[in-house]
Amino acid sequence: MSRKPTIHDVARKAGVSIATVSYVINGSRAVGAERRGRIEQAIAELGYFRNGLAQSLKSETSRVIGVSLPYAASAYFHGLMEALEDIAESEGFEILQILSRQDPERELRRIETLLAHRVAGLIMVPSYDPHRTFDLLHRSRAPVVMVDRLWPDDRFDYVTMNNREAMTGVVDALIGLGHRALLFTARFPNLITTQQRIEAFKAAGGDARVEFLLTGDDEETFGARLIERLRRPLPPTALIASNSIITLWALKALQAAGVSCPDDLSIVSFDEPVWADVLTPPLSIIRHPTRVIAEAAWGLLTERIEEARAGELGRRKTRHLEFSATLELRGSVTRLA
Amino acid sequence: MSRKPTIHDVARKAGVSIATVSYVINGSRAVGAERRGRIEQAIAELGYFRNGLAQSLKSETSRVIGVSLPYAASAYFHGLMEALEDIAESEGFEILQILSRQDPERELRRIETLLAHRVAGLIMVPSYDPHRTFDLLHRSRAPVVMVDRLWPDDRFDYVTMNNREAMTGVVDALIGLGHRALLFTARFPNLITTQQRIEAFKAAGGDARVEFLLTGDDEETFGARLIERLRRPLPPTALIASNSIITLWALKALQAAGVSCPDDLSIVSFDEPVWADVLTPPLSIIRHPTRVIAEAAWGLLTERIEEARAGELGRRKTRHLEFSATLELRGSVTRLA
DNA sequence: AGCGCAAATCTAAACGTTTAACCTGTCAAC
DNA sequence: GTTGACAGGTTAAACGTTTAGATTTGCGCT
Repeated sequence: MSRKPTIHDVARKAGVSIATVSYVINGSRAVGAERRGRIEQAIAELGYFRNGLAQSLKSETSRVIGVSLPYAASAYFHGLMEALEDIAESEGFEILQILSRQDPERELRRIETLLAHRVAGLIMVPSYDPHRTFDLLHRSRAPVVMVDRLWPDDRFDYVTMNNREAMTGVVDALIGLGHRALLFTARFPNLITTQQRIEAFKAAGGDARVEFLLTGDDEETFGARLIERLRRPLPPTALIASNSIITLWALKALQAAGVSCPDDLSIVSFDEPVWADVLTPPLSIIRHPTRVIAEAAWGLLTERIEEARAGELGRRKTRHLEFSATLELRGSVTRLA
Repeated sequence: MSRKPTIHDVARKAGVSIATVSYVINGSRAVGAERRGRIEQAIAELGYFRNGLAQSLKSETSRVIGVSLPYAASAYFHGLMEALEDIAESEGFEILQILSRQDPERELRRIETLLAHRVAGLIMVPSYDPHRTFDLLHRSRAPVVMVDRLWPDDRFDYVTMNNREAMTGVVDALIGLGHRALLFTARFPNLITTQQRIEAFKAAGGDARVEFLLTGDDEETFGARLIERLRRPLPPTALIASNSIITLWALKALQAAGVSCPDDLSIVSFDEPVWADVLTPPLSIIRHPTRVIAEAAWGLLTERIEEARAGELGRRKTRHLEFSATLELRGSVTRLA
């Protein structure tokens, strides 16, 4: 079996020069009908397929955007992914995705691959410890926009939901319903997202009792911690979970321990699981403005790409965009006495 | 701002030839300590980053596998994605993913991109109308393994759950519990997966009443159809849904119409949503052997890649692997009178 | 001093494209 | 019957690597 046919093979078969073949393929210059026919036929017969590597190598551009996510299981993340896919589609770009699986090393290697393939730009939701990746990205000077999980790092543009505002909204709502003991739980304490939420949580709490609980790394650990806390004196009456996976862990633990939601504990979850309203009771959620975030990120990215193309790299200051989440209170939250 | 530094720039700065730089980068040949030091320093100072395009162009290989999925929202699909990611990681491969969003055109273009980047191989869950993509893949002679949704197409290896067996199992179980009127519902009637399920559904039904209902393309359509059917004479007592999204649609429609599960209608769902056991009642599911499928697909693919490297392309017959699903009956299914 | 040999280094030719620059007819306009 | 203009064609030089193969160097032996 011979190797893959190249533009040279096509040219030979059609009896023309490789330049002419290239012009036919890209339509970048007029080619006579007769030769064009021969070339097209040769392409079909040989089963010629363009070598994108050589193509982008030579032309120095590609219309491929890389997207990096920690995982795909959360509703917010795959919503984001699908929104970006759709925007890319309508703008004539391609998307190549990677999954870091919350592993900084893996994230680093995957991003390296994307950069090695000279994607036009990158949109990423960083893992919980992205420092080396950030350094790499910064050195590479590739256009990048961070989403959602930002870091104390001013080198990149980012787009996120307004975490403080969202948290303040929930706390106010819960207090308004008579709750006086609130529990917030999250998995990664050093995510800026988490820190902002904790900060707003404490600030908005006022004279209510506010407590933070670290989930730990798996369902069992968290379940045990949560139930233990509920059994101790002065238990919280409302739980705010940092995403839908944590919420799931919590729900299972409550079920197993015979604690009722919302009678014994009200629950609100960040994230927007599709299953929120088929639960009994329906789950209260803080919904990300997913579409808006995706569009904003795309906008920033295309500006950066334009900038890079013009050689104006890094001239513009980095920009930080925040958008409001919406609180949807439902059956999982109850009014107290 | 100058363009990205290349191996040439590094060579000039270190006062050596480009070959030496290449040897240092790849460790493919011994290089003296002194020069190696100079080169490494030059690399660091210039912020040199390898151009993977040129690299794979020249070396004709890459350790990147493409994965194509219709969407990411189903538990099965993202489980598959994550399983493949992990296997790739442990075998020293990279994964690049694309989402076809159930759009054959988009699928075709994305696969083209992947092929253009000369990925080593491809694992894909085809969209509902993949014919042109299949032709492209076949012409390209790239190593490919199909997963889950197969087609009457013998050109590719594929791995799937055993749909007939799974369906037979559910139907038997339901009949065993006294159900005599079953409804199966799916979205794409021409998917082979659907056809096999329908076939087994009818065969296993015996003297019970078995009916198939097409969902239509959105939640409202399906909700209306489902409720309408339940209101007509001789309503089904059990529903088998083709995946978790359809199940969600069904649950919402039932809720809105005040139909109770499982009292008025038992439900079993293909797919394995994480939220299955936090529902009231807990959802009965048919769980894909996700991990096993991922591993089998990976195995077939690496064999094909090896074959391609050896120039033995297409010599081996295509192989079809099927694995058993597991039925998990829970509260959403009730015993009848 | 001369030889052989291994290690270190370099030269140069690929890999498959794109594209600037150049060449050749044809044909309309004067 | 010159002169352009222009369409259609070609040549050849990149793009940034890898890697045979040639060359140089250093060193231990006679």
